[in-house]
Amino acid sequence: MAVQKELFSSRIMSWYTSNKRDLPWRNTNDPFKIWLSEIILQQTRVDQGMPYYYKFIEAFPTIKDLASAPQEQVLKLWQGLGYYSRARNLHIAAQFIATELDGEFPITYKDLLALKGVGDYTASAVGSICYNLPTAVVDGNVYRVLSRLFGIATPINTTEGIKEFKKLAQHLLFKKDTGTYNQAVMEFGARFCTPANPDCDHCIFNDSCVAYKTERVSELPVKLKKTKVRKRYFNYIVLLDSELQTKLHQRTEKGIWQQLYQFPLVETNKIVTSVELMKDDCFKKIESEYKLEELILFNEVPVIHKLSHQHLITHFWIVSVKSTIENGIKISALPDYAVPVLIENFISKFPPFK
DNA sequence: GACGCGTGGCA
DNA sequence: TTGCCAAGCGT
Repeated sequence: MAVQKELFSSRIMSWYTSNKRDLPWRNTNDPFKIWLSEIILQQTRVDQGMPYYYKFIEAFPTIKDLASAPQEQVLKLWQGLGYYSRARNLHIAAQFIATELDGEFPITYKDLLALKGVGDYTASAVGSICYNLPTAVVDGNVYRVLSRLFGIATPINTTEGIKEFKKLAQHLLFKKDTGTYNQAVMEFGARFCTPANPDCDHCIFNDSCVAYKTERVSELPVKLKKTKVRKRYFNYIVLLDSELQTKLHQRTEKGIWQQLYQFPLVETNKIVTSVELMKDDCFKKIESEYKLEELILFNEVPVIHKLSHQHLITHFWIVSVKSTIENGIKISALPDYAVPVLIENFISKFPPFK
């Protein structure tokens, strides 16, 4: 092995002591807050998640507060952060803890893992940070640090890779203080052993890093590429009546933005003209519910909203409604609804909604 | 085991 | 402009 276990842990712990950021969830022992921070930080940068952490602990100082909140409020607070299943599962888990566990936060790896939205990484992180459980974390940072230090080219997104890196991480774990150690490795990966242009010449491991010595730093870790992007064509029908009401629908189907709100949607298989749009069955269904005036295309140039796996080529169509919209919502109430960024951006640009 | 799930920053 | 990446998880 390139680096002795004790050498690795002592150097990484020392580096962390001098270089760790002062983050709010590092100044608490409250398992609820540690857990919350870990959920927020899944696939999310610290800078992006920080304001959400503050919003949540202010709105929900305790698990009980979160558990008793309506889902709508939780999703509204989560709006803009993405991966909304995290918010739904966080809420479900809080309710589970409050009711089934009598408010007692789980203290074993197995019980942590049983919470919705908590997988191997999060159970290991919370368990180590809160209870010094002997569970090593393996996140994107750990993959990068270990693959480079030990020159491991096994693809990290394969069953074999996951198993191999978990085993190595578990072997290296510094048992005296697993929480600090886990955070140290992640912090080192996030702040020093970066994906691009790491400062290897000044690295504490440049005497022993296999990737550095063999000039393979930029090639590691290895990740198999996958998933092509699907194109979809969205036509949002923005209704507006004389009483300053509009209409929102909640997305209840599987897929993106579950439980979030949007304007009535007509999805097509290509960019359509107003004539083509009016021929669409889905549009006709909306049309039959209201007395519509003419369709006005808000954006000639489509908004291309890019998600990880989809490009949403989007047009917004403005329609005045002669009658009063049934179960419509006041424009002034729009801010109460959790909406995707795509919708929020439109609302902020459409004069009557600003 | 592969795939779907958001948003934003960076080279 | 494009692709990759970010403290992953559920199905």
